[in-house]
Amino acid sequence: MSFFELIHEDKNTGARAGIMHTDHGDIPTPVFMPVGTQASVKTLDQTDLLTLNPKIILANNYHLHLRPGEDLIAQAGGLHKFMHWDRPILTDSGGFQVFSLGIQKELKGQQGKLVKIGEDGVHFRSHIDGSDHLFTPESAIECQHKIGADIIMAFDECTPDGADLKYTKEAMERTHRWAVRCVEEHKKNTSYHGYRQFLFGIIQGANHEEFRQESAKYITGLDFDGIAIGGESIGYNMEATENILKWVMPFIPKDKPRYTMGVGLDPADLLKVVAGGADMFDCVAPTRLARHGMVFVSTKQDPKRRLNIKNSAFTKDFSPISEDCTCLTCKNYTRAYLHHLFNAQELSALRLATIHNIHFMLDLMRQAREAILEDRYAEFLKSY
RNA sequence: UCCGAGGUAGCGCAGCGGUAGCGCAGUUGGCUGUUAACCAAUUGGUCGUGGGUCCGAAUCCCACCCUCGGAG
Repeated sequence: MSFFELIHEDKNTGARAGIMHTDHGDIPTPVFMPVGTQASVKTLDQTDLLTLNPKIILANNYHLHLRPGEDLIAQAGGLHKFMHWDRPILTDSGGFQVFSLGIQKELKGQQGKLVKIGEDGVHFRSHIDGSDHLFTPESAIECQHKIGADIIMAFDECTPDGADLKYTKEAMERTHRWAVRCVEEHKKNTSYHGYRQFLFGIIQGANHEEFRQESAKYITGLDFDGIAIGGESIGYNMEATENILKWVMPFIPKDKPRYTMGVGLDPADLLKVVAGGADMFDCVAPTRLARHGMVFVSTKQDPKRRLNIKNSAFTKDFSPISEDCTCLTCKNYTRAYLHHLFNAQELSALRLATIHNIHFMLDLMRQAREAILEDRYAEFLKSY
């Protein structure tokens, strides 16, 4: 059986429904992947997760390499056993972290160059203790083998959109050379823990059509199991994201899953990239926003699709966050109670809001998939 | 009753001659392949009361009121 199975393409949009088969279970697409960077979806435990029923979650190679270290996770029998989650997991390679943490440190004006990019790989300093580390395409893959996620990512360089053409091109070409090395390294052992690991390549090229197309051609030409679209604007600047998808999609074979990295700040963003042909996406927003008191609601309830439950307007609002939501939070608690929990800084506030937001995203994708299978995705998109 | 300390934003405090600030709370924003239970902005005050000195007083002087210690 092939890794990815394309089930149906919507007749009026680029949206598609499929299934990814892994040794830890099947993943129906389109799929939203909750983020659990440090082997934990913040505020939830795996019992909560089973109730929410995501088909796959994310973790991060950068964070897990620094703490507790890939060798310890390997010793535990792999990430699934370590964190007691026997469903599919995807790890990001850490390319984005090296980039984003570097940017943050530079903005703070901290001393020294914290990230040094060379042909071989990236030298970076740990945000935890300042120690020196090196990620090469080979070491990033080896780390991910030991950690043992079902889907692992190529080590790439995420260039800022503001970078000049020359640098953007250099970085993209370096990402391409690294992609070849990632594929080579991965071939050495595609089942470190006894089950199959799938490798995804990442298209870069910032907001330049020619670069994006060149990158799409190059990355799809390599032996990757899936194709990701990365970059600073993806998920952040939705207009740019939609354009990039248009440029890139014609070059990606239909029999490979497509992953737009970091999309989901607004639930509606998921629907847009699905229309553009994406199958997978992850975003820290649903969980982070939840911890900050922002809960998702439908367009009918609020034009911005989210409520700040900490606002005084909810002090005496004894209705659930969303009337038609079936999550644990909405079934059992009121806005007023959530408001109170946030106000009183009770930890359960974070968990209950997180449960709601993740449920919201997963349910939205369930509806999207149904709509695709019935060729009414265009209407669904419009009605949202 | 005496002695001491003190009364400044809702609370805790700083300012001690040039017409008021900070923290918290309150209110409102912002969150990209998570260094984020985070970050940012912002509303609140005839400085206990009355008088005096001074060009000018939260700040110096006097009286009174109140609070908290200690003594009796």
